[in-house]
Amino acid sequence: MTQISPQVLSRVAEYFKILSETSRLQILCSLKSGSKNVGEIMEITQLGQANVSKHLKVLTQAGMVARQPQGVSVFYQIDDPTIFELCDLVCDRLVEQLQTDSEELAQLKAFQSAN
Amino acid sequence: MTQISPQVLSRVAEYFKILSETSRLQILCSLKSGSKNVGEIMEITQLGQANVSKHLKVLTQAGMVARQPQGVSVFYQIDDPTIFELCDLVCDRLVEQLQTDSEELAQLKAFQSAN
DNA sequence: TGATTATATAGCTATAGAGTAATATAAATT
DNA sequence: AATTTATATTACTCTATAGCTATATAATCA
Repeated sequence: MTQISPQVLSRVAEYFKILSETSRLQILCSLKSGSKNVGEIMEITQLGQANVSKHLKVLTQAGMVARQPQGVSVFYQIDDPTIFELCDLVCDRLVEQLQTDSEELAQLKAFQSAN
Repeated sequence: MTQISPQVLSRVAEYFKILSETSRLQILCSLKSGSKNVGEIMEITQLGQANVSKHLKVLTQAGMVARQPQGVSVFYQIDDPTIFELCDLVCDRLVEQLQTDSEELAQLKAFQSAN
């Protein structure tokens, strides 16, 4: 296999970076059940207006959500099905790690009781 | 579906954050073909020694790579098979986006020639 | 047109973390 | 023990960005 250039890797890194903020994941999750306007997103996520707006811009520019103005308000919806596949994989991994941790904990507790 | 708490989402965000740096992706890619010591990783990635060491610590603490001292040197290897699945999914998505972009470009060029 | 409502943007502060040089640690060798 | 080699850590600078307040824009309605 040939070496992958840092330029290409930085594209991948950029994509991950967008998903690396809790607030943005909150926004994406709030849109999982369907299109919402900014006010609705604010209410669900409890984030400030300017903050939500900024995050939505980032998500839109990354092609993760789509923007549709509708009268005075603007609706956003998921436009990248990959996102939740990625989250699912990560969750599986985190579950796996926590299971390993809890087994270690059980062993430690057994050791503790043995004395 | 019940709302996912920010605490849980921040775990997922943390995981993505680790993959959101080009240098760390370079290091992970350098280990794809098998276990390597720090010097080898430095040579492949062209990153500074302290920098590589710091990133390896982050990757180890996240359970993405495993550390095995061997004499004077320390070997590292991939310890999280999820990583490359995630990268593959992201790459697929990026390819998709670039294809869409290039189609738009073609249309723009056609429009340009038409005048 | 003027007022109202919804969203976006600008300017700011505070924080996190990437990279680097210098130093510390730890194993191996003489 | 002293030296060498490989890795880790510390202390620092610099940059990026999350969140906030205030302001701007844009659509609707009186």
